[in-house]
Amino acid sequence: MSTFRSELVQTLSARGFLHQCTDLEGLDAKAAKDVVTGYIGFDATADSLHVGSLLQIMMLRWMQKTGHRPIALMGGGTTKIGDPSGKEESRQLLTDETINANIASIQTIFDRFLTFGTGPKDAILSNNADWLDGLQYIPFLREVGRHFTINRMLTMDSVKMRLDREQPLTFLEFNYMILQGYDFLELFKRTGCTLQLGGSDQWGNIVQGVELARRIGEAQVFGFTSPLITTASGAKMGKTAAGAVWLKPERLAPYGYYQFWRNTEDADVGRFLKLFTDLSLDEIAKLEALAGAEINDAKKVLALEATALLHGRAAAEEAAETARRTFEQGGIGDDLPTVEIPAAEFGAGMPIWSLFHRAGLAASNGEARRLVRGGGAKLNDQKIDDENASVNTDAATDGVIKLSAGKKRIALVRVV
RNA sequence: GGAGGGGUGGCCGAGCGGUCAAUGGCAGCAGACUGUAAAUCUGCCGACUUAUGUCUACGAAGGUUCGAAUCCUUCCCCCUCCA
Repeated sequence: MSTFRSELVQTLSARGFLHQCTDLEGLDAKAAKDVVTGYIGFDATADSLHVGSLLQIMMLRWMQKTGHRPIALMGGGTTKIGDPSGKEESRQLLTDETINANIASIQTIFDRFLTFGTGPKDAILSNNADWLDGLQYIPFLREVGRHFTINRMLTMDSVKMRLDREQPLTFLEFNYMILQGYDFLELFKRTGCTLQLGGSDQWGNIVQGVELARRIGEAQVFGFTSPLITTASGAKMGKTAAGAVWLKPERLAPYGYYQFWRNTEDADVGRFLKLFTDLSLDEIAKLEALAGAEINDAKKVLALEATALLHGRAAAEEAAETARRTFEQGGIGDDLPTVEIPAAEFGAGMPIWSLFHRAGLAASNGEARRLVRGGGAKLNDQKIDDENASVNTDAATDGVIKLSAGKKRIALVRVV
């Protein structure tokens, strides 16, 4: 492994964040002597980010930890246009209020990973609506558009790929890279930002931004991308049984988040420890050396540390304790997902499938029935054989009924 | 504007008058084996208190027919070529 002079580049490289850089040596030299301001753009289409963005957040975190200044750029302006690369079905346009609410909500996630403020090394939350909203077409074209040649843009991978495959590429999408490039220029002017980071899929956009900032800003600026993270089996990261792995506790409780990491594939543990925890590389090396079933210990560390970063140490330990009691002792943890159902609703007996549906373990009554039929449903650790069975409040111990769908999805029903 | 091709379940993609809730693949869920892993094998995979039942669904609206995802008409959208 090559060594670098700056702690920033050394850290990012050693931990596996480096995929491509426009000028690695230049960046290394600069980071070794100056405080570098760098940014990453985030979408504001939802009120939470999910683990897909976590890698980017961690890069910002390491920037700050190595003495530099990170900027989280919210795409408040670009979100208004909507990413055109998806499917047709005219996506509903988000209102300003929604976008601003989303940004405010997402900010609480950044707060866990970054220290914001006004000091020279404090992180900054920025919003490209601040400059994109007021853009005027003609002046923009004259100032910025003249620096983009179609010839050059046509060579960008993202464009070329579409053209080669004879897939449509709208003018709107074509402009996206210009707007994104413009963000870099604005941030450079406003904050002296000289580095843009992002996922490898952003390479083309980042390069355009770098060139634009170099030309108009006449500055030495850098682009840096992280590899696309897939699991060892090749799947995109971030999906679980319950859907996307969100970073807001309202969307995914700490316990669920912990379980997501706990279930990491063997082959991914070391890589994920480096990318998603603060543990030193020495410690990680020790954990990585564990083989066979012992690697589960490494997974517990990964889950605990990753959860502690996002949800706090206390919540992480509670989640770990719940997992321990639930899986290692076959008991019940306090942190398991819980649904409250009034005793009156049980009456003479509530159908078992209805209970599974309401507990969130099945998306429909039919799915719950299938679950029972397939032998995956358990009531208080007893396998359910009859899909038409019904349950009354007698099933509760201390007012709690334990439901399991498969080995890993467990929920509690609290009779109130 | 002209000519041609197309819009099918989360995605890809068959079907082209009945046997179609719709082949197949991917993704997902469950079972077995295990270590809350992977790989493998097996089952499930529109909704409804499950029913040789009803409803919803093959871009939208009408129509033909005993019967339509499949045929006709109009409209919307996408692609290719020409202008």
